[in-house]
Amino acid sequence: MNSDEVFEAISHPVRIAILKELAKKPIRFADLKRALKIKSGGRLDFHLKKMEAVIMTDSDGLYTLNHRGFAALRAVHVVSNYGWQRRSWVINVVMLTALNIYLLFSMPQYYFFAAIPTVGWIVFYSYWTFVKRRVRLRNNGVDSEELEVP
Amino acid sequence: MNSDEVFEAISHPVRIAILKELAKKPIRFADLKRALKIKSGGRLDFHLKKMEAVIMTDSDGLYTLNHRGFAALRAVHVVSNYGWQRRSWVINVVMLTALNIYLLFSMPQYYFFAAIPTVGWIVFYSYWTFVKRRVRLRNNGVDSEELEVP
DNA sequence: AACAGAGGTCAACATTCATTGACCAGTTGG
DNA sequence: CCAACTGGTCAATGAATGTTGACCTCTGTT
Repeated sequence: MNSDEVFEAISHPVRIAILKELAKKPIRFADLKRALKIKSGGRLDFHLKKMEAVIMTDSDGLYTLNHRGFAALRAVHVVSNYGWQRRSWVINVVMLTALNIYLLFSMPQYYFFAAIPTVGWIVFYSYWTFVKRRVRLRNNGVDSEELEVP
Repeated sequence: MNSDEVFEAISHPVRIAILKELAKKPIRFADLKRALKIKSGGRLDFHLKKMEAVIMTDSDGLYTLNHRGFAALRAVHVVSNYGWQRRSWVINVVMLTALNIYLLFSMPQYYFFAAIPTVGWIVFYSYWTFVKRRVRLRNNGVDSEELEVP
């Protein structure tokens, strides 16, 4: 997919608002204008023209997103929910640890089955973090929250 | 996460290139300049300044991405691979159909186990497509490839 | 007929963006 | 010491972007 025209659609606050509005349901020009509290018709027209690559008009003449529009929306979503991806990674680690401890103490003879994914995960993650991304452990105390998840 | 400053980082080809370069490894100003074949130092400076929210300098003074930077990179990735997400949806449908047919003919007594996820999936998808997104089946012949996947 | 929307278009202008090229302090090698 | 390089900063300029407000046609209502 040609990315430039998709990013065009998400590189202005008004256009992101339009994207979110169109994602709810197909909508008319004047209703969109009201929903976004835009006074000038020309202004809405300007932004809709910039978004030509990501919107279309349906059989009733209503504005709606095309597949590039949904890609753009997904990109917005990915960015604004990035914090949750980090949290889910933490949950992953906690669950894996819990599984290890539980198996180790309740049925050590089957611990084997937990060890394989655990070791694999640690090896993969270490590779990703320290080799591929070259994250350093000492970080001068600055930006210590930046140690990041794949 | 405040999305505006992240989208700022992906709304220009040079900045996307910088993002991809920094994702490989931390890098110095002059090396980045060479890697992107940028002649003017001022030009690189301008774009790096625009990306202040998504980059940081590590303990060796090298430029590297912070967590917003990785979110931005993920957004780029999501957009350029959106076509594959659609394809994987098609693969999903094909596999589900194959599973249904296989179970129905080889061991009909267990078909039950395939029917539950299949029906659930169809109901959910229909709801998503026709109710939430209000996709119309007849589409005036225009944009017929736009019938889209969640 | 007159008015109120809907659904825009367009010119003009202010602001921001992108690029160039000059400049400069600090470091390294010969 | 001189040259070349690193790692930038800054002013000037032209191109692109964003906004306003006037204007237009068409449809429905009173």
